[in-house]
Amino acid sequence: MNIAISNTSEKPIYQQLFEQISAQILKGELESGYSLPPIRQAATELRVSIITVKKAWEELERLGLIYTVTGKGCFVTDLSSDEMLQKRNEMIQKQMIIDTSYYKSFGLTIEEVIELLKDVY
Amino acid sequence: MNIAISNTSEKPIYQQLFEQISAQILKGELESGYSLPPIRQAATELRVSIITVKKAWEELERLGLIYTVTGKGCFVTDLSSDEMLQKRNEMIQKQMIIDTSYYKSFGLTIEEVIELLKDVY
Amino acid sequence: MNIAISNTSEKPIYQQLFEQISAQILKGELESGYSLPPIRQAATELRVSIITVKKAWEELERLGLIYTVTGKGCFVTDLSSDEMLQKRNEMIQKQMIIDTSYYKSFGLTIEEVIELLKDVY
Amino acid sequence: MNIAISNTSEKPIYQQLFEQISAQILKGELESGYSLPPIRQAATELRVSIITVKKAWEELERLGLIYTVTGKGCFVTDLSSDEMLQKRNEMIQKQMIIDTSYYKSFGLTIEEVIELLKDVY
DNA sequence: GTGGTCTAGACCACG
DNA sequence: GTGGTCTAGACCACC
Repeated sequence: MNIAISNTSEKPIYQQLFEQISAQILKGELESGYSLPPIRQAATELRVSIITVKKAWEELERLGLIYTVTGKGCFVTDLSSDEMLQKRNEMIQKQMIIDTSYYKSFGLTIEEVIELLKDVY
Repeated sequence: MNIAISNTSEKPIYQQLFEQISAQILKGELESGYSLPPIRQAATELRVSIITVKKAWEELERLGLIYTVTGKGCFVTDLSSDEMLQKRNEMIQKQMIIDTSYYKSFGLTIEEVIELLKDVY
Repeated sequence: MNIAISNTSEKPIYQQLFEQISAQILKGELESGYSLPPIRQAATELRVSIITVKKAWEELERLGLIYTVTGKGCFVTDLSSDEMLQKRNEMIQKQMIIDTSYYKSFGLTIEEVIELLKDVY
Repeated sequence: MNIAISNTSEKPIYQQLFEQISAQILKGELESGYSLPPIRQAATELRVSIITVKKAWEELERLGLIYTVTGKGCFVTDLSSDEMLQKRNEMIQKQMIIDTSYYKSFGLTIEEVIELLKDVY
């Protein structure tokens, strides 16, 4: 569990959890078949509510990144590199649609966006 | 008032208002000295509460984009093109810091981000 | 009429008027018997409402700084230097009671207040 | 909650709240990590509207004196004595600029102001 | 007429 | 239970 939780962030905790774990899976840091820690243990370690962890795990399962074996635990799905890359791009582009709509509302061209982005990155 | 409100959006209404009007000001669509509609009229037109409009206006004033004359109304601040450009970039880069932290968590390089961004834009 | 009006100030315009004129009288800038400009003329010059000027004049009269001669105009009251000094101190100390209650609420001693005041003055 | 609200004061209630709590924090009366009462409870105790309390809390957060954990409550920020002293002086000097402009308009020197201030304090 | 403030209630997401 | 948001109405000072 290499997770950083911010209680003061505007982002819900369950979403912080979801984003960081899905990122780790799609980066290949968590190999297929890897067993996620039990919900209760994760909740204790991260000092968050069990409900919060459960909500994040559910979201991961809904996207097919993990699967649950009742009574055994939750495991990382076996995905090919292509599938992982595709899922990663899907998730990012979905977010980018929201992000770019904001930039566009200010009348920025793609070139201007890239210029500003390089500064920030 | 060329504003589009989405009641289903996860974004608070007052923030939608704030973002759209600030974008219009910084794009130069609303000239300096331009009088914003009275908050009560705006509230009626947009079918939202007076307080919701007020909250958006307050945020605009806090950023120095408009100023209030009690008993008269709210007016667009007189800003030079340079000041407008700077304020615009500030607002966008502030948002970009959040956006890019998400991209980075997936291990993307700036080049990959730009590539995906061009597709989306 | 050597008056500076700020429309964006939080202070009501009539009070800005009142404060500046009473200050000028008590500083001796406006001599006794001096005729204040007619309300309509002052309103035009200062670009404020007649009602606003009237309200300020009324306040000045209430404090005995000016008196009205119906059909003739408003004139600065004849006060001795002692009376002027006393009225000035009254007005200022009345305001100081409010000001110092704020400083006191932060637990400042009179010495600390004086120290900070010297920086600001 | 050691707060005194005056409904007859010209000062808005939310500002009275803000000033008194910020003073208590910067005096060290409310220690870092201290949990402010829930806004609904505070509203009931102080016999004001929830929104009024919320407005005061928002201003406190904007100045970095408290931070909000959604679903948990609002807590006093951990500040060093230096930071507290600096913030205190900032707040007071900001007000002093307004106060002294009034004194100056009467032609008072800094020495005269200090003299009168000692009487009042 | 304008903005400034306030109320008393409501629904929601989060934990 | 907590804060986040929103509503529909009200009264006030100022101009």
